[in-house]
Amino acid sequence: MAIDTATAQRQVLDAADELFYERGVQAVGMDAIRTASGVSLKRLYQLFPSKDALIEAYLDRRDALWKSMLAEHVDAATDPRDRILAVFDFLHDWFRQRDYRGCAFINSFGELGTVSPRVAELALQHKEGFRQALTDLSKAAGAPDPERLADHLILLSEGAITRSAISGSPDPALRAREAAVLLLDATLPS
Amino acid sequence: MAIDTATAQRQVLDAADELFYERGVQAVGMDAIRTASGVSLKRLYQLFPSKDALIEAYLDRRDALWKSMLAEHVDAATDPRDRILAVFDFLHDWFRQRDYRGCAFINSFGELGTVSPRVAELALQHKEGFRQALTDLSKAAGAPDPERLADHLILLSEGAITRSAISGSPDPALRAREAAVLLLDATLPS
DNA sequence: AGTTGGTGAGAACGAGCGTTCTCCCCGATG
DNA sequence: CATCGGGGAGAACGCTCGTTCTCACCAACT
Repeated sequence: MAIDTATAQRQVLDAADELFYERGVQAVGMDAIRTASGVSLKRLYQLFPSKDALIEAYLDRRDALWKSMLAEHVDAATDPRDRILAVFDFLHDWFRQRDYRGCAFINSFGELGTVSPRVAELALQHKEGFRQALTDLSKAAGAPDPERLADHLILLSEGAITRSAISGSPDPALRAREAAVLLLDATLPS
Repeated sequence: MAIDTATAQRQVLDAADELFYERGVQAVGMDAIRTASGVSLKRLYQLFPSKDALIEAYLDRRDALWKSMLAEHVDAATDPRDRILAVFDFLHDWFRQRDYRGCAFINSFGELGTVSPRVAELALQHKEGFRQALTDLSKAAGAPDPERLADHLILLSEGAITRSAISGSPDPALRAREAAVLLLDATLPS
């Protein structure tokens, strides 16, 4: 019955991801994670020495997964302009997931941002990573001021992320894509 | 020493606003509100029969205050286009407040959205009110499709709200205003 | 003056939290 | 076969929470 360390870790992270994301980090107790993962409390605490450590691991994994999903969508396009618009197609796919509940980093930041500097830092890093990706795409598309275009695109994306969460509809991704087209037309050299 | 009902209610709501907004609703206990407001627990519970009721009153007051601050900024301009851009000036003023911590509705939704339908509903209503205001402004500016323009402007606004919270800088309001200018140029009839 | 009713201060209660500890079983080692 | 160490189940601990209760007190009415 002894489960090997790697699979135990994966089971715990799977459970943490599902529960933390759905109900928020504070509302989920370690006991719920133990039940959902099937890993005993003792083992859980020797894999992750505290709940804070588990939250950090949860956010780390979300960050990596999110980035790889984004890259997958972007890399399916070759035209630089299409690669930018692929960001919004990715968002639309994401929003349509049955259990979509907004951005885990924004949600965690709202819960713990003032009390946990680590969570605040992780949220900032995650968003800076996104900003960097958008800046690279804008540069490749020949934008005269790539950072500025990236900032504009970020605003549309983040806005769509929270609006979709609250309204429960994936449509904001489509509206954001329309607005992005207008911005690209106004910004990129023809 | 007996405090009159209206002022007791105001003191409780003042304390709730400050504490809920700064630390999140779940992290603040009724005891902290009692201490900060100086109103005894007994009185507190006869003013608001439960913490949920207090949270609802907190969100209601935030909604009213937010709307009136927005209206104040918008009504300072007369040109329809300027009235739209005044929205982003309002955001910039808001973000510069020392204790700015994002949108109370987004934060509360992130904490309680899945477990409290009432909070989810209030968040949706708050955002719909904003959407309606932007639709009216877009209509007054002669937009060919006011609802679509309103959606685009909302995305910029919400994006700025969360980005400013996480980055700790008010600058996203300026970036959002720039993008709004580009969108207006592309959308409004000259 | 005596009674009543509501108030403030805070103790009490039951539940849930993060974390640790106990106890029992099991497979590996000599 | 005897021993030992690590793992599972879950009880236990100390704390905090939302909510209620106790009790002493004070103002107003008869």
